[in-house]
Amino acid sequence: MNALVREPRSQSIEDYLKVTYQIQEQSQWVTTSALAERLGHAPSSITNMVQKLQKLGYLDYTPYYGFRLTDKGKRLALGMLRHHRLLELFLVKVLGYTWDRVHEEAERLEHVVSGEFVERIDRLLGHPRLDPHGDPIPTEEGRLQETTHPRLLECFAGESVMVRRVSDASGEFLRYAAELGLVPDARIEVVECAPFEGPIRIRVQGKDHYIGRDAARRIFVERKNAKSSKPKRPLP
Amino acid sequence: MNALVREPRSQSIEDYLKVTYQIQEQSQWVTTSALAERLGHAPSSITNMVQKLQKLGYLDYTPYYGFRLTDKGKRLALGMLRHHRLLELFLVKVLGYTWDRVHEEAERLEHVVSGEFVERIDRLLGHPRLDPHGDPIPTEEGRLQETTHPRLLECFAGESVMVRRVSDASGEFLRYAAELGLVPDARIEVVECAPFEGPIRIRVQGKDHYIGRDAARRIFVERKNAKSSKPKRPLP
DNA sequence: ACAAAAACTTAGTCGTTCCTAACTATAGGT
DNA sequence: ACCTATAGTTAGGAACGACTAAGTTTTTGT
Ligand SMILES: [Mn+2]
Ligand SMILES: [Mn+2]
Ligand SMILES: [Mn+2]
Ligand SMILES: [Mn+2]
Repeated sequence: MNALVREPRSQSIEDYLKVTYQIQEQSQWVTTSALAERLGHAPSSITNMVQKLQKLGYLDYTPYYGFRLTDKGKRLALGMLRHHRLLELFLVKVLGYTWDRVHEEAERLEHVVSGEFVERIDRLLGHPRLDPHGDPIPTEEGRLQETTHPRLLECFAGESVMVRRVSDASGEFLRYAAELGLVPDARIEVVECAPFEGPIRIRVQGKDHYIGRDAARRIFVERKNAKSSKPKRPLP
Repeated sequence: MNALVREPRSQSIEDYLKVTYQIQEQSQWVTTSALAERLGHAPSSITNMVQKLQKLGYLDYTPYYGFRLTDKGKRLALGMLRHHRLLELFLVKVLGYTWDRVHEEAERLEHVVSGEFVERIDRLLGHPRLDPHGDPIPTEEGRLQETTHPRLLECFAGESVMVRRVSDASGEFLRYAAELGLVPDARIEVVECAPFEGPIRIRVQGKDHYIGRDAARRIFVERKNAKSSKPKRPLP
């Protein structure tokens, strides 16, 4: 009996598991269409691959319902996130990339760099905890510092907050955010929030900007010691 | 008529063209079996792919005879060599790899790094001309400084030579060579050559070693008539 | 010169990963 | 409750790049 069946681990499999992990961080069950959307594939392709990944023990799958990673699947997904985020930081800090250009490069590199490569850039970077967008980097053992910062959208007028994370889903948005100085560790004052789903007025480095709600949804912040204790209009 | 047919350029295609280039540097016509040997594939796989590459205009092929790269094929092959060799040097100089471990990593990375990545490491490394094994790095425009150094095997007793290039085909050999100090820019005195295909006695950094003919075939040297000043190279 | 060996090509197949089209199950609205 | 819109699955197929087995061409040895 040959128990040593070769375990395939293609680039496709790695991306499926990585993105599944990212989706299930928010919604308990991952759906076919959610993964199809994020990977840019037809839903039927997802069904096929998910069935294969279940056979390989990477996830638990209930037809017509959804799926979730097993521990084995999570371990692999966290490995990919570690590769991806360390690579992004490496590209910024060592090669001088801007933070809006690193995602595509890391998306390809993450699948081919060896463990040795990753550990070497980890050491070179001084064992960093966050990537250029403020996303936490899993440890080599697969531990991830969970972050649950509120969105800038959820803040009240008068609050003084600090940028902790910026969604890296769109390079265009990252360029816009950088222009406004909305980068991790930047201090923001929420000056006012227009009613009726209106824009938000913020002050960054002494300059005022009006940003839309979509933008404010992509910025995650940490509340500082509030200097105004009078919450005004909450933003739902 | 849509003349803008997408030009496929898979990892496989890139490796076929790169290795074809390396083979045709020495033998005018590249044969199916030579490429099969180097790529570790069955000969029939080579025939298939070569026919495809001819249709794509990357090489000229005469059945049962052999093939050669077209200018288009050469351009692509030189690009891959540039990627590969710059990556190898980068791994040694920036990430601290030893010169016997870089080939496998570069073999995978060469296909996924962007042009921007390559130009950034090129700048970081100061536009180097040689990789860690002494192989020349093609320029961005695809120009390659041809090197035709004689092999150590071809030297006579009494000659004083300088190592210029060490075959990177085997990691094991590279470890052995480094142990003996046989790295680019090392000075060697050929003390004696045993007759009847015997070993060669060399002196490196004051120490004598007997090396076999297979080893001496893998070392390329420059004959030193006088003291010439060449750019220095770091030890891997 | 000719038969055997070696080199090469052709034919047919397989695994991987994607697709479209057709089918099926679940969820909402009335 | 039922009927339909939506989400999900199955079926069938294409492109790619490898393989083995079988056939063809070229080279080699006597
Ligand atoms: Mn990826
Ligand atoms: Mn990121
Ligand atoms: Mn390669
Ligand atoms: Mn090399």
